[in-house]
Amino acid sequence: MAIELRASQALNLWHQVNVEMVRDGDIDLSYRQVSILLTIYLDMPPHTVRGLAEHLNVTKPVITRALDTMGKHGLVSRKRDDKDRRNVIILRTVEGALYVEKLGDIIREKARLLPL
Amino acid sequence: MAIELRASQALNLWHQVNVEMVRDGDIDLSYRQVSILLTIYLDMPPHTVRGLAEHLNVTKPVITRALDTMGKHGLVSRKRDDKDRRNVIILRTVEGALYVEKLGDIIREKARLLPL
DNA sequence: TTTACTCATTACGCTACCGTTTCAAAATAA
DNA sequence: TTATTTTGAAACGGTAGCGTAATGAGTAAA
Repeated sequence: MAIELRASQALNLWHQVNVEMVRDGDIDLSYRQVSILLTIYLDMPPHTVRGLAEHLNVTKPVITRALDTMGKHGLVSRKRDDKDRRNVIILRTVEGALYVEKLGDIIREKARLLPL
Repeated sequence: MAIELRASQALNLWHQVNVEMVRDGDIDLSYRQVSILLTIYLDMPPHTVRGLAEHLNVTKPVITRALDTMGKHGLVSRKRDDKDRRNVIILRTVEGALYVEKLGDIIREKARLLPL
């Protein structure tokens, strides 16, 4: 059976995860950056700048900048595509995987503690 | 019974709502701003700058700036406290309530469509 | 081989946010 | 009254994001 949330549950879940990320956030990512990060970690590779830009309906410089920032934090890395050296392949990292896993844990925990 | 999400469900939910907010987001709010907005709309009033700053573990100028930005978009408004005119009471608006309601709808919809 | 196209990135000017410090107004204490 | 505390906002310099436009490298087409 599908997961049915009441409006108050949905908003409380969103709220509490947001607050947790703000309160304890060592890294301060934006919605755009998190969207890009999760696309990289949840969707099938390979990922390119162009592909991510299209998927999120943003321009390519937005992707480049987000990859710069997240790369600085070790959450993703980049590598030229050897088949077509115009392309850049975005790669997952151990650190990024841990970050995503931790985010998942927070969401699950907050969902578990939601009032009925 | 509590709402139990698998890790993949939690992350997919978060991802899809994020992407939806990025793709169709007329207004581009940060995690901090959304946290503040939802605190205002979900927690019991009255809300003050000081109270919000403590709740989110940020400094007061962060709150002031976020209220400026969200106020410009009509999502919140401010009013001096007549009982203690040092305080500013943050007020909800119709537009803000609609925004929050729409966010709740997106979350519920994405949760409903989650694979089992 | 020259031309056109497609990548990602950089450059540019601008806006928004950051943390810290300073401030003015208001309330409270002495 | 005067001094102290508390409140929210403004000032400051710095960083990072934005959209648009240009750039350079690589590929494909003529």
